[in-house]
Amino acid sequence: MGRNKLPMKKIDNPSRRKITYSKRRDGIIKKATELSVLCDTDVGLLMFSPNGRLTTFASNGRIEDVFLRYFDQSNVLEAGRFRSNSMKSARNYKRDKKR
Amino acid sequence: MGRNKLPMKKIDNPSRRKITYSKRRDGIIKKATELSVLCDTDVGLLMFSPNGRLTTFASNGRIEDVFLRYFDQSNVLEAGRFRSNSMKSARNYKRDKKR
DNA sequence: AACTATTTATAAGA
DNA sequence: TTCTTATAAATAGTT
Repeated sequence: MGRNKLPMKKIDNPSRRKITYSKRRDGIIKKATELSVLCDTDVGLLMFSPNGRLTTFASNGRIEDVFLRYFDQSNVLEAGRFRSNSMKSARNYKRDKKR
Repeated sequence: MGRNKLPMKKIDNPSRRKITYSKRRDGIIKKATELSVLCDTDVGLLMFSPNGRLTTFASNGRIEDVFLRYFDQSNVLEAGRFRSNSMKSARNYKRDKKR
C-alpha cells in the first residue's frame, strides 16, 4: 500500500517497524469501529506493540465484556469457574512466562 | 468505500448487513494478520456476527494466549485467581445475560 | 462467488 | 512527529 508494496514479512528496521505499527494499529481500530457500527455487532481487539505496550479496543466499552461473551459461547466458563486447559494454565502463567 | 460511501450507522437491511459483515470480517482479519507479521506482534480479535456467531483470530495460535497476556499486563490475574470486578461478574454472567 | 468503480488506507517523503 | 501525496488495498453495489 502507499508508495510501495511492503513485503509481507517482519520489517527489519525498528524505527520503520514502530511507525508502521502505529499507523496500522490506528487503521485496524477504525475498521473495528466501523464493523461494529455498520453491522451492530460486538468487536474486541487486543494488540501488543513492538515495545510490548498493550492497546485494546472494545465496541461496547470494556474488553472484558467481549471476553465474557467469548467464554460463554465457547463453554469455557461454567458454574462460575474457568475450566478449560488454557484457563487452568493461567494459574501458572506468571511463573512460566518467558517474556 | 466501493461504489458509494456508506453512512456510518447500522445498515438497516438485514441481508446487506450480513454481506457487509462477511466482507469486513475477512478484511479486518487480513489487517490483523498483516499487523502481526509486519510488526512481529501479538494480535487478538473477537467478532460476533449479526446472527451471534463468533469469529476469533489470534496471531500466535489461540485467542486464550492473547487473553493471558492481557490478564497479565492489566494485573487482572493475580495469585491464580481472577480478581477484577469484571471477572467476578463472570460468575453471574449466564444468569444475568439478556441475549 | 466474481467483478469493478470508487473510496479508503498507508508507505515514503517533506 | 505531524502533514502530504502517490499508490496499493478494501469494499459497495452490481452481475
